[in-house]
Amino acid sequence: MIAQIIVDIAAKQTDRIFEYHIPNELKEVAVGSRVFVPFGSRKLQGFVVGLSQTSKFQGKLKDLLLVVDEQPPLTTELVDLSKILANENFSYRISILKAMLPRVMRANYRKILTPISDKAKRMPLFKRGLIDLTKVDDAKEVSFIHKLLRNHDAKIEYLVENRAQVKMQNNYSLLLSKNEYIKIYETLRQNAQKQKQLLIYIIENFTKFPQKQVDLEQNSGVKIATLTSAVKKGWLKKELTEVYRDPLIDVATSKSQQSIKLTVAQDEALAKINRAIDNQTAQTFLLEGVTGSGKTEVYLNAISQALTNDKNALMLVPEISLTPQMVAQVKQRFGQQIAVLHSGLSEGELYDEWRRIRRGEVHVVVGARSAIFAPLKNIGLIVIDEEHESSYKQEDTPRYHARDVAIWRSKYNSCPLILGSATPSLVSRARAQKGVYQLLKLPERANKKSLPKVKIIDLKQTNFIGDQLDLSAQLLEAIKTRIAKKEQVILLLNRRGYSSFMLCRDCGYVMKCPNCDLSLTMHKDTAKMQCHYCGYATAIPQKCPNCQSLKIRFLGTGTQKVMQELETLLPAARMLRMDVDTTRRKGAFKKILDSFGHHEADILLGTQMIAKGLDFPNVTLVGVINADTGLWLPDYNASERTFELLTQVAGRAGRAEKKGEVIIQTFNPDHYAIKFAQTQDYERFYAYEMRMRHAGNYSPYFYTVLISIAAKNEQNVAREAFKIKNWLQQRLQRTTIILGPAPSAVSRLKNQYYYQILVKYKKEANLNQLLHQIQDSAQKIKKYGLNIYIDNEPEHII
DNA sequence: AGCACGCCGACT
DNA sequence: GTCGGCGTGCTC
Repeated sequence: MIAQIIVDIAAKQTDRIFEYHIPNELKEVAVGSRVFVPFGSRKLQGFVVGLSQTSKFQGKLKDLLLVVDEQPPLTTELVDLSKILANENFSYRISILKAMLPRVMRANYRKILTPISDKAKRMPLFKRGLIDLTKVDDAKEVSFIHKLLRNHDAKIEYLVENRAQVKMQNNYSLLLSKNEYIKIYETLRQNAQKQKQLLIYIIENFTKFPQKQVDLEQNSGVKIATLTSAVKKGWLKKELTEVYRDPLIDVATSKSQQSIKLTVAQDEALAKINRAIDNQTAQTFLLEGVTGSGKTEVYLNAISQALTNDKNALMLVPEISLTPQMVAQVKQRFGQQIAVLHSGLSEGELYDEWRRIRRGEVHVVVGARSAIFAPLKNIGLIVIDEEHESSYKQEDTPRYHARDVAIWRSKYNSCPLILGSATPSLVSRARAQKGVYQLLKLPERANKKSLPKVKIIDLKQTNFIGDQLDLSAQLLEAIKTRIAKKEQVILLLNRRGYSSFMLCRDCGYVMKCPNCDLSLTMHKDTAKMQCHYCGYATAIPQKCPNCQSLKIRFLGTGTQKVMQELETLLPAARMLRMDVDTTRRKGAFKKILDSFGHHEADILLGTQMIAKGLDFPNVTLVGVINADTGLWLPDYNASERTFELLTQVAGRAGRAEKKGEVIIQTFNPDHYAIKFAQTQDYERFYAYEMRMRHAGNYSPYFYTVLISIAAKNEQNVAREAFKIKNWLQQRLQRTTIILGPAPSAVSRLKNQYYYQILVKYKKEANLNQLLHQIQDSAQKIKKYGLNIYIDNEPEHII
């Protein structure tokens, strides 16, 4: 038998099947297996994507070296999916396959220098233990090692290592009857105190075995030495058993709550979804409901329905709303049947959750974007909450969109897919309009509360408090009132750091990152100027680096600065700041939210991560410090993003009995995205934005593909970009619009210059193939350091 | 990707 | 001669 392998090298030339002979002892290999194979002089990890009897390969096939896992990690569904995704998203198949698995299942590669001759074996070089050649960088040492290799005094051993570790634990079980233990106890010599203690414990807790070592030690009060001697005497049996690292261990599994009475709209939506679940139809539903309309309740009921039909369910939520609140809700409903996958888990926890899914031990999977690849079988329902979230699109390779993958899996499994949102993406809403998706609406809040009043404050004509143009008198007054009533406030400012740039008032110099075409942000806490893209950091200048003038200003307000201003203006208020800088540490996110939930702070100030999914009943005021931060980005969907963000954050106010209030500060009070956000009127925003998209020939009226060309040398980039444009233009229809090439909005990142071409089309049957040709030929120019990235339906054109 | 192989100029 | 630097082509 022959195995068809995709090998672990992400490169165009190796992005194909390599065949290997399956030796007799590895007969258990199957499609989806992870294997180790010899490749040239190296050893690599690979994945089996097919089995065959014959091969067209002219040479002699090599043998597989090892099948890594007992059970193939990938299902045949996922293997099939990887092929389609690689083609659609212009990525290597191996990149997709690796994206489907937990990180620990990516192999480690090592090159170990081992001595051959006796002379070499005596060398001090080898006395220090294994020599990993990937870690040797001293020039002299390298040249010495080369000499050893040339003279056959040493050789290189290539190693592949499987990092995935199963956690094992000692487990003790009883071997004798209760009476026998009593007999042993009676015959025991008087001074064997600890052994007596253990035996008493065993006799009294006879039914509570087997027990884990830690538990037994704690319960019986004896140490490992006593247990070991008990094993030797044949009283106890010690066994290593596998245990799962459980990330939800702290989350209480209280009795499943009384299910909440559904509203009429919820009931109607659920009935349609349930019918599709029962009939196993691959229908996509768009569940459009204002914030607080109880979409989650519909999801949970639909999942229950799937479970009743002996089917499993997969639910995606944005990373940011995978809050303990939300996870607890699902766990309370479905208990041990669920697995959770998100970036907050340790590698080991993620691996264990993943294995529980693969082994069919769970029926509901909840996770962020990459959970769409969960190896769940027998899927009866897929849910994507907040489907408009741009985080469902992976921005670096492999650039898949979880929504598209979900549609594919829904077809493969013949099951419905629910896309839910208060502010659906234009694409999804338009598809619902055309009848591709079925539109389900939840028009009112489940608790019948009215939506919060939204006040817009025109920053062009207002009085500011303090010496900065950040906080209007109205907003500050509102904050004071709420705090006086012991209510809480959420403030949104979508910019972290202290000041977003440094400007010299004499020469106009703006301090930029030396690697990127971006201004440096001033961070007061670390006392550094930082590049938010590449992480470059340097000291805060005292004078202009260009003209030495002392008249430098730090402009553009970030969360750190507003925090400081608030501390001056409201010295009594307790505040929490939540942005990338304060949530980097594991668990910090949860800690901040818990603290705010327990009313240990009056104000939560944060970037867009506070806009989604948070549910704090005591929050009655939401303030947006500056609604304009994302409005004028050169992205075609800037208005959509702004509308979404404002609507979502407004939904955080007044979720319980107390009435909510929202104050939005803006320099563009007449912009439609802000006006429609004021009335939370998604439908009117949708209608207006669709006209804008139509006029601009943008999605959803046109499909888009972004081709980015990058290299160290700007002339090379520009030349190749124009070549590609001309080549494409000759092969595409006249109705297809090709924009550019133009330097990207951020034309230099990490010392690479970027040019881009945007292709907008309605129907181009050959486009995929043409783009693959461009990618192939880019391989040839790669020696000039040229890189081409193709992004199908980009979320950002910058 | 990263290795072997081959050709070339530069050095103990 | 021998060593290292880089271009080329291949990996089942």
